[in-house]
Amino acid sequence: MTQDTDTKAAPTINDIARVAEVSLATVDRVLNARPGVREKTVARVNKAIADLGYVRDTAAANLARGRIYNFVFILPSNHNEFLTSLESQIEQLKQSIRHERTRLSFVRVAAFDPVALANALEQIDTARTDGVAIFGPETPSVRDSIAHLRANGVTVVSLVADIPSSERDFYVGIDNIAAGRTAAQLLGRFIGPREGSILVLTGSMLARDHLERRLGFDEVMARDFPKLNILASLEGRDDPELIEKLMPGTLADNPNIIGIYSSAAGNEGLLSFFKKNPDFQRPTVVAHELTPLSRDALNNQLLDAVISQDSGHLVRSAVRIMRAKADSVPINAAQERIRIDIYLKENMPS
Amino acid sequence: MTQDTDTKAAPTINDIARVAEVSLATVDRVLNARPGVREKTVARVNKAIADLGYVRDTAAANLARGRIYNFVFILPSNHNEFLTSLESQIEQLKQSIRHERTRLSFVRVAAFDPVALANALEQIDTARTDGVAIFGPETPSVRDSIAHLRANGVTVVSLVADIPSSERDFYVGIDNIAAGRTAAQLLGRFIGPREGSILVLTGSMLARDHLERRLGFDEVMARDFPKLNILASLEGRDDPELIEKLMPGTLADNPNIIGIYSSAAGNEGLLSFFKKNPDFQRPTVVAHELTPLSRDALNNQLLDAVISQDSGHLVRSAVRIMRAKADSVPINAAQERIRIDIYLKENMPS
DNA sequence: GTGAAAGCGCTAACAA
DNA sequence: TTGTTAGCGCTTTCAC
Repeated sequence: MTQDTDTKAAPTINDIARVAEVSLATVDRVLNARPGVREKTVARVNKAIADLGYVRDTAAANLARGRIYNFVFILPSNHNEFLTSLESQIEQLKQSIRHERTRLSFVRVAAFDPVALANALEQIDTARTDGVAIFGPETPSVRDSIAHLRANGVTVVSLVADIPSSERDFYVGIDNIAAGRTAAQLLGRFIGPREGSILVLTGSMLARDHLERRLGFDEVMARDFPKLNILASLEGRDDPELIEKLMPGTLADNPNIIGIYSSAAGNEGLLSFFKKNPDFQRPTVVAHELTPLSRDALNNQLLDAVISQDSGHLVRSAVRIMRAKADSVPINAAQERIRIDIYLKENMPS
Repeated sequence: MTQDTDTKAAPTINDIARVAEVSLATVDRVLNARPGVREKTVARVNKAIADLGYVRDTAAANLARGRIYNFVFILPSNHNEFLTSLESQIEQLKQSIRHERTRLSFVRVAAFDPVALANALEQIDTARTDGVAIFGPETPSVRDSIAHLRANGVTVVSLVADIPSSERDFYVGIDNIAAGRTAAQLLGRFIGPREGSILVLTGSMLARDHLERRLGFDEVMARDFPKLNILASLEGRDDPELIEKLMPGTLADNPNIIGIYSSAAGNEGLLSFFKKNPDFQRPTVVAHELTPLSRDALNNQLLDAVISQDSGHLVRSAVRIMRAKADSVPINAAQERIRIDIYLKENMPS
């Protein structure tokens, strides 16, 4: 029975003030690293803090500050189910954290368009904004805009696709190389000993997430399934109609396709091709993102597996991180790590 | 650019008091459903609340209350990696939420022993405890103890294994039937067209989670892989040595085992059998719970896939739920749904 | 450089 | 049945 009776109240700034023999205001100054305190006094206060094992009550601090956090999400403006889902998660969270002094908003920016993104970032009112979560491509001008934001005290997190060369504070999303590797392993094992070609559907090689998935995919295919012939990526720009249009030609050119990796937001086009060609002997297919459409396809055996990232987790995580940065409190990395989810028909959440 | 300028401060009880023309104390009474307020006044206050769209600031409320939450976890006392990991997550969270006025503790109770569990539940000081999270078997006496706890205002959540016939407030854990189904699908597809027998390793059929996994497993095997012959469960009581001891005999009796489902905490025994018999032509194996041992096995191709539940998520979820119940605020079901994680070597978190 | 005092949104005595 | 007031832990003028 290890049930402790840990009932002693935690020390407050009053205790610190008393022990350090200073006023509350001075303790506060030290705590918030504000200027105008003698070295000696700072040291005395810090000693008291350490001795008493003080940890500040963030809730009380925020209450006193009356501070309101303003965070903005920047998302691509094209429409697909994954974005819809992200958007709805933001909308949901926005409501439920109103009373936690946190305001959320989002801006849509033309997809795969670095200039538009950089412009949008320039528009941000740095005085009124505490954090920005960006889902978009990485280019020099985008990096400059990010640097500008950060220089003005705005926290920047990259979302879904990393922008590693920039100075973002954090990346919230899956490891896309690993996701590609996972897709390859799954597809390879499901296909088994058969030989043939593999078609890879992607959005744009300009998008870092798409690129990375392809990298990981090729790596594992080469290593573990050398008998499979991986075709060049079919770039669908996440446009359902384009993909649907390209499919017949691609299949005609490559009669021996036994597997498909739908690595970006191209499920809609692919699935509608399947549905319109019911006689077509469908290859094994692994797709990305669990959405109403892909769930349905999983249920109807149009898809064999789906690799996904939890959009709710993504936005909660981004917000938690932006808030942690704003409060300068540590981040629980384990909690913020976005999992590479694998879904079969059997383990789909209901 | 949908970036709203939603800067107007949220209404407080002061606003309500003013609009309803009552004092703060009365608003507080209504808000907390305390007695001693005239029907008419209650109605007036509630109208003001609705009109202003008031939402209470929980942080401020808790600060004023000076309330400290006491939650206790009850875990089986046997030792395996999953329990170790759960324990360490509790330990971790315990530290990080000290300053959120929440105290965590845990009690270990003999595994698979309903009497010991019921006793432990009886020991709980209901006056000092706000919530209990139970990982244990479901029996009549356990149900009675739970009813007693709840009658005394203690929130009860079942953890990992549900106790559905009881009146627990919430179940925090995966859908174990679905987990079994998932294992079957994965194993079946990885095995491919070959025929043979499948060995199922379990802990105890008394444990609801183990039972449910087997149910789901059998269901999908019968439906999708009728050519595979599923053997009766080998009950290892989650005892590594027992399992290791039973393996040789079982394999001798069933020479055609081409797949193994390690459905409970028996990985240690199974893996050590593999390691001690390197010549043994290992069948395809799907196991449960991502731990140091199973990660290692995945990396070394001793395991083909691992089905898991995130222990950090499990304990954070349990705590969030107990707190939500204590504050009578709603629960975000999506956030609390524990995923059935599938891990291959490729998507293991680093 | 430092301190006193008011106040953030809410609760809990204690009065009336 | 209702109101007044002090105070939770912290921040922030403003004065010394």
